[in-house]
Amino acid sequence: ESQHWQKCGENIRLAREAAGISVRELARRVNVSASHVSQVERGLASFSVPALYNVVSELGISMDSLFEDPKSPRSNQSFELEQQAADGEVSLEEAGIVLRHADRPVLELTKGPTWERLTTRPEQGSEFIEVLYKPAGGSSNPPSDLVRHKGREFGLVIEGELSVQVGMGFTILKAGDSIAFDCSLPHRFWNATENPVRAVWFISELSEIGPGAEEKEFEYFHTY
Amino acid sequence: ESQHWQKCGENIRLAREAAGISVRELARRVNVSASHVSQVERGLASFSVPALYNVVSELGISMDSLFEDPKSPRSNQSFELEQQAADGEVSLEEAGIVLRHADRPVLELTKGPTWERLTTRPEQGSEFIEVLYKPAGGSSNPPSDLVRHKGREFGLVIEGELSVQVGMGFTILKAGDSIAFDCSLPHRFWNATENPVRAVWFISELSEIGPGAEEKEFEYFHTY
DNA sequence: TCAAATGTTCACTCTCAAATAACATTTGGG
DNA sequence: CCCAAATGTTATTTGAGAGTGAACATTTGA
Repeated sequence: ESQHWQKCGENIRLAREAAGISVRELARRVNVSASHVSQVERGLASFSVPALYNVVSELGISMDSLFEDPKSPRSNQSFELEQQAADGEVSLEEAGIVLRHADRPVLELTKGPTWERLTTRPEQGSEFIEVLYKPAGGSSNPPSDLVRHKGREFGLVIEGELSVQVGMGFTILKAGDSIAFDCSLPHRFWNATENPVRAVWFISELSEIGPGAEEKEFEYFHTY
Repeated sequence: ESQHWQKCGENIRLAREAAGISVRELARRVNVSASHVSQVERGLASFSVPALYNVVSELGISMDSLFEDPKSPRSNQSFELEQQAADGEVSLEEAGIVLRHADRPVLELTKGPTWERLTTRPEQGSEFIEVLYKPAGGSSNPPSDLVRHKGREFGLVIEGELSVQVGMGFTILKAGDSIAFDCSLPHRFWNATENPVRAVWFISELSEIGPGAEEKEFEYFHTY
């Protein structure tokens, strides 16, 4: 078991320094001792849940961001690009901005649809994918399990007819029809026809209003 | 100060029940005692940070979701829908979930591309749209102004060839090619060909790390 | 050159996360 | 029907670790 949560301290330090405040100042705001903040940031101790909540509120970051890998792919992109830009021309492919059709990372499942990621790297807090629902081929049954997760989901059918069940509702989406719903609603999609179905999906971890402008993980995404 | 984190327990219970597992089962998976889970869910105790991390991992939910108000505006969509469901069938169109091709709200500009919103209502914090770039018809010049705003932008070209400039980079996207970049990079898109170009876009309001989590609107969207 | 602010270390306290065991109810067979 | 297994809950106890306070070494700036 890798203890992700141990990286909390590191992330807190980064966030605090980004906020430009001292250990003591943060300690004062969160109502703990400076020494404790220091120890937590160095991984020698941990905050309690209430304290942690105060910290993220004070620093204006999300809970989940604390558990992310500090050296995440996210923060370097703009930097990286502007670096290159100084030198002159930039390849948008190399910069990880453009992804060619042929280069898509594919997640092929023996049973069920095929996912093709539309971004060069995994995006934190969101998934932009194209899904290919193979023809039913006899068994036109919906998958047995409704899924239910967090966030908000947006879809557009590009080709074919997609069977949809969201909550108690059922319908069939034809090419050009789109759909948007809260992922907390139980939902499932399948292809009941003899033709392939293609759809574009965007699954967004949406940020609430309030202090925590959050970014969340989609690790559970592959468990769909 | 309202101690939001006290609602953790309530949310955990909801999530656990949604997952359809027992107190003891969750306890086993998270490696704590059943009684403790019970206490936490009833607000009589709290999980430690590591335990909490295991819980959210196991339940497939986000850290932040634990601190949300259980009776939040977000969750009532499902409620609303399930209410209707009790009466029988639900129209996904009426529920504002499905949008038919013919019903798309269109923003037509005399000059420039046509926007078609893919959601029945405006989404807060995000835009899901299909853009139709008309053939150049002689003047194949890029629009004079690069735009620059906040958030992150995802695109997929469905048909035609779209000219793209992002930062210092330029390229042409063909059908199936996708793009993702931080909106803070100056960017512009246009159709330099004699054929129409169609693309799907998702513009997401994503939160930065750091204190600058200012509240951001999408009023500037129409100024694209 | 001194005072104030920075991050850090160490020894100590005591809360509170968590375990264990027993309890009351419900469920589902046989 | 009755018993066995699973459900959630309560009471008591314990030990780890969250948090403190004072002293430390460095840097800053006036």
